[in-house]
Amino acid sequence: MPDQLNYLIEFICKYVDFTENDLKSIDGKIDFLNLKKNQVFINQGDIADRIAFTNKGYLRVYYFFDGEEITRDITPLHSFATALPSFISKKPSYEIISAITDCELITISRENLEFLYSNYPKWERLGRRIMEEMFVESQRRIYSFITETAEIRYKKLLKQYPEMIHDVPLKYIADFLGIKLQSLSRLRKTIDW
Amino acid sequence: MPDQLNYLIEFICKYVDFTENDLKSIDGKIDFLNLKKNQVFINQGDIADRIAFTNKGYLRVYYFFDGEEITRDITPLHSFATALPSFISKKPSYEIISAITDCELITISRENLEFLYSNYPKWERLGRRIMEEMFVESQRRIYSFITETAEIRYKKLLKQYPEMIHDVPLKYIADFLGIKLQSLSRLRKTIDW
DNA sequence: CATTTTATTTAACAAATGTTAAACGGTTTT
DNA sequence: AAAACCGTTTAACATTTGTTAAATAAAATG
Repeated sequence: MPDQLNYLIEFICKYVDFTENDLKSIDGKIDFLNLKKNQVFINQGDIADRIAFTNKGYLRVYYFFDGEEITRDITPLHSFATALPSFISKKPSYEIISAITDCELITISRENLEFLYSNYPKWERLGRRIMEEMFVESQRRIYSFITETAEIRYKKLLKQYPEMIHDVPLKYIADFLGIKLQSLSRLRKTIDW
Repeated sequence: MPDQLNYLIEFICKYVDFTENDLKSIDGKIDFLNLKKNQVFINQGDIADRIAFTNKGYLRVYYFFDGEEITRDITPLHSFATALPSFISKKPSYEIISAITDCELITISRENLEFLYSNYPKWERLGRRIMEEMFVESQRRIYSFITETAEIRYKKLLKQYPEMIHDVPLKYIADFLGIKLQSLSRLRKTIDW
């Protein structure tokens, strides 16, 4: 397997045991896509037909609310992203996905993914396991909205993704935390570590 | 198929086309469990080994924070629930699941579910599809925490689940919305419909 | 390197939500 | 029927976060 796939393979094998042979099934099914900072991967109105694995860089998921863009998600390094509501329903996406930093993506089309799902039980299992994990993580975030202050959410984010702060503008982080940029700035000032 | 399974079958078929024959695979794999109000389905410290489908009644998912219980989730009628982090990891659950009202549950053990997953591709596919949908719903809720006021969240909840208000104490609904009971009460007073 | 744009901070005031404590109206219990 | 309990409301005050507007800092551009 080519070096470019190392992170992806590592990610996959966390969920399902793929042998060298199992992995061959993706030959010819994936594509590489580089995005410059701020370039769009999935636009509003597009029907999302690709899933991306971030081999390098950060993507964000955002949408327009009251005329301004709100970032709902920032992808961690080496993880999957797509506009899932659109990808699943094949309807136009209200979410936009774009590159926060220069990105190297490994992408797979819906068509090819469905082929893998239908022809290799291990792929379908992988899909389920990844979705389970994403759901649990999503619930954890809801938990934090319910019980934690913005300050604690911010501290935990820094602890979990310490490198993120270097590459991601505070505006996006504020949105992710569910507060305004100015509130985040105020909050940062009062933290003594 | 027995009448008791109608809601479950309807739910399943929203995601994957199961024929009468496909459905036979659950013969002997599921159990029925009735819970009285406030009875516990999965306790803190248990290793969750069952998933429940709520044939009747409401469950809630909660945990202890600062010595008091916080309700993170209220299951809609006719949906699945388990303490997923524990179910997936086989580690003791910090989440507790109990009955808000008298409940009729259809349950399946992890063992039997894994059997279905491994032996019937349609079941694995169903698992993936349900997880996808639950993830999307979870993201929708995060969206609402980020962009909407508590009042709007409350109004939308009432609109989406109008019957829920009759059976579910406001304390749980307040937790679900991410606000205190007193704040919900204040907010209810000011709404003019 | 000067200019423009973008990111971040600051501040004063407003609005939303939390905190604490008490009251109220039903049910259930004794 | 009195007492105890549960769910909900009310109120006064505290804290957090939002809003608006401007200043400053940093980065990108010509």
